[in-house]
Amino acid sequence: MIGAGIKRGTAELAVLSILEDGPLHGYEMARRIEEQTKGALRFTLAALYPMLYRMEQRRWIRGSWETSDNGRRRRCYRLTPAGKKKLSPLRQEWSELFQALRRLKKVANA
Amino acid sequence: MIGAGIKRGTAELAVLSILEDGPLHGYEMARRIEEQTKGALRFTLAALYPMLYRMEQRRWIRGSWETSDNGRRRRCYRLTPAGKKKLSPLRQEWSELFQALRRLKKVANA
DNA sequence: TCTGATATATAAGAATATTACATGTAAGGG
DNA sequence: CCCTTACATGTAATATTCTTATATATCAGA
Repeated sequence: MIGAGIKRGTAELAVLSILEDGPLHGYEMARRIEEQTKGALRFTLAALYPMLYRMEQRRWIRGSWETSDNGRRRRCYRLTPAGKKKLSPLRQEWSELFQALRRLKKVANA
Repeated sequence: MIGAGIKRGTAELAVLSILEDGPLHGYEMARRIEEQTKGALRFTLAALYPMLYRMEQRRWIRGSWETSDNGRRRRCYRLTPAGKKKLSPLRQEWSELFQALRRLKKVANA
């Protein structure tokens, strides 16, 4: 698994990305992110839930209580229009960061 | 410039990378990293210095006071063998993280 | 002598992460 | 029926890290 220090800041992008696929509740988000990144990205639920509240306060996502088929209550989050709008510039930033780090490496190896 | 939340955790890799080129003091590190990443990565010095102490405590880098030609004292940091050893797995981790995030995006866009 | 660049550092507060704690339901096996 | 595993959400305490502001001091040039 990827170390703790590294994945700082990646969680928000991961959550927004996974929600682009459709509404999801926290537990399932974590499961899918772990699955789709082949275990590379895995956050503890204790880190996830507070993060979801923060993102909800910023109006990037919106949560609503739902009852699943098996009668379990769970909080289902969906992307808001604001969150959707946030997604491409956020990806752009990440992409720039990757390039920047690659440049550093290149120079160091030259 | 890249947003604050994003660059979390990137600083250590950047510092180690830049020190691979040779010993440097903090101020110059910041300048070069900013230059070589074309302004994408830029950290405030107030964030840099405490980070250098942390990395020194972990024995990844070692600092020593030097006096430059113009008589100014400055703290010159160099990679330790341990820091050098840390560098490739750290890059590996980053690379995995990038791929993981790309996978998420791919799935979301599919 | 004043300003801007160089150079390092700390303090206070905000944001975030980790670990541990706390609760409860459902499904399946023994 | 009981136990365990998976599902599902949360809080509290603590630790770490980041930002903003402040402080110090030298040097070069106007």
